[in-house]
Amino acid sequence: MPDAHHTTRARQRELTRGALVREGRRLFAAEGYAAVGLAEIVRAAGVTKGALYHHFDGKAALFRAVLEVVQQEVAGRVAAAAGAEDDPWAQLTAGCRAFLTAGTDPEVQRIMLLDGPAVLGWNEWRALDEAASARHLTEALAGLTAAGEIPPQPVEPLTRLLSGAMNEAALWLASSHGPTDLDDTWAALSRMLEALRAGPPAR
Amino acid sequence: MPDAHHTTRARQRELTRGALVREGRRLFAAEGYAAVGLAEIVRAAGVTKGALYHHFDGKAALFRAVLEVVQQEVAGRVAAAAGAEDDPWAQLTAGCRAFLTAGTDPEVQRIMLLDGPAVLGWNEWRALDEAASARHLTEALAGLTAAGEIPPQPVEPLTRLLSGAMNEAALWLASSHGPTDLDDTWAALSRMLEALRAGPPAR
DNA sequence: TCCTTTCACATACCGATGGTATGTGAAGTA
DNA sequence: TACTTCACATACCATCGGTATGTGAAAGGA
Repeated sequence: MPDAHHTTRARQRELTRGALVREGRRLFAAEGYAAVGLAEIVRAAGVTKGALYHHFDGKAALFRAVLEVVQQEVAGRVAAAAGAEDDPWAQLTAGCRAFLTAGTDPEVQRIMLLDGPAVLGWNEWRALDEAASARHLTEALAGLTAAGEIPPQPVEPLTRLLSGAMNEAALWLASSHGPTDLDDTWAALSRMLEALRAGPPAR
Repeated sequence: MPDAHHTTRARQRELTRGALVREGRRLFAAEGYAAVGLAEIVRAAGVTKGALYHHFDGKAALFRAVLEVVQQEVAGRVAAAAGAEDDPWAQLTAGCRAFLTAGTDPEVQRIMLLDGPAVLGWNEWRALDEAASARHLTEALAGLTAAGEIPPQPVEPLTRLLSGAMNEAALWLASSHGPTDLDDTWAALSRMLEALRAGPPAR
């Protein structure tokens, strides 16, 4: 029997792996993927490189594990914000707003938005993103089109456009010091979303 | 007198630098920034590492020079498409469409959209982007708001949202094989742009 | 209980890479 | 011609990601 977690070995294993992911996340976020070495990570975690290569296939694999944690956290915040609403449309807007604010966190930025695509490649990054938060966006949009609140159209391009817009906006917000920048950005994004609901304007 | 370009030395200098940028671009685009070594670049260019470090401060500086070339090319295509139109609104849409198609080029993708922000940092990447193509977008939006075609609002957030949407859409298009994906994406983006012109819908 | 196996690491080591310090010969200059 | 400058080439180094192997404690069976 695996006896997961209750044996001495399983407990220690989880502890070591957790420390590696935790310190890896801290250092990757602080200095960036390329700037931090494995020696620094294992020293901070109190282990050696042998432990790291026992748990992960390499530096990129550790980063991938870190990215998964970060994305799950962001997805949790988005889902919580959306879950607090009843109306499907309100759920979409609340989720987008939560994502926008979550993206302003420097840790999220560096790991999820900057290094993520470059280190893992865009396809793998997108697969993780899809599994975490982008899935909610797709489902929300699909539900709204099915309900007739959004004119029928492929949801995939819409998801990518909105996701990219929010990612870039979050990165910009981090390096802009205007007090109204967040509000202005949200106002513009909100107008984009409203335009979806209203459908294409009569010409 | 500098005698720029007409002396033997200046001519040779330009040749060497050009070869480094050209081969660097080819290799960076093909394998990605991290995967290609300086030895490979200088061998392809027919010089040595001494030449590279004579012209550039390091690997990142060479990449920066490559990125500038790529961004100028994209900006040229966007400006050409926009310049073919007379109406300011048609210029905006034509420019956006040109940018979207330009972004599907694998070379542009890898260098400008994937490695660019991660290698140089988002702030420096954005400064280059602003100097090249994003400036046109900002000016077009500013002109349209001044002309009353777009409701008055800060143009900076709008620029970032649209720029991010197009960047992400271009990356997605590269790895999607649906024949109508490009058309669908452009249709969705076009609706977003139209929504700007129409202004916020009555609620 | 004793022996064996497995596992979760630690230790030692290697090739490759970005970067630097220095040498060199031709092009420019007085 | 003598001297200086420049555009590289050569030689070298520290560090990094990755690997191969060793090791001692925990798990499992008799």
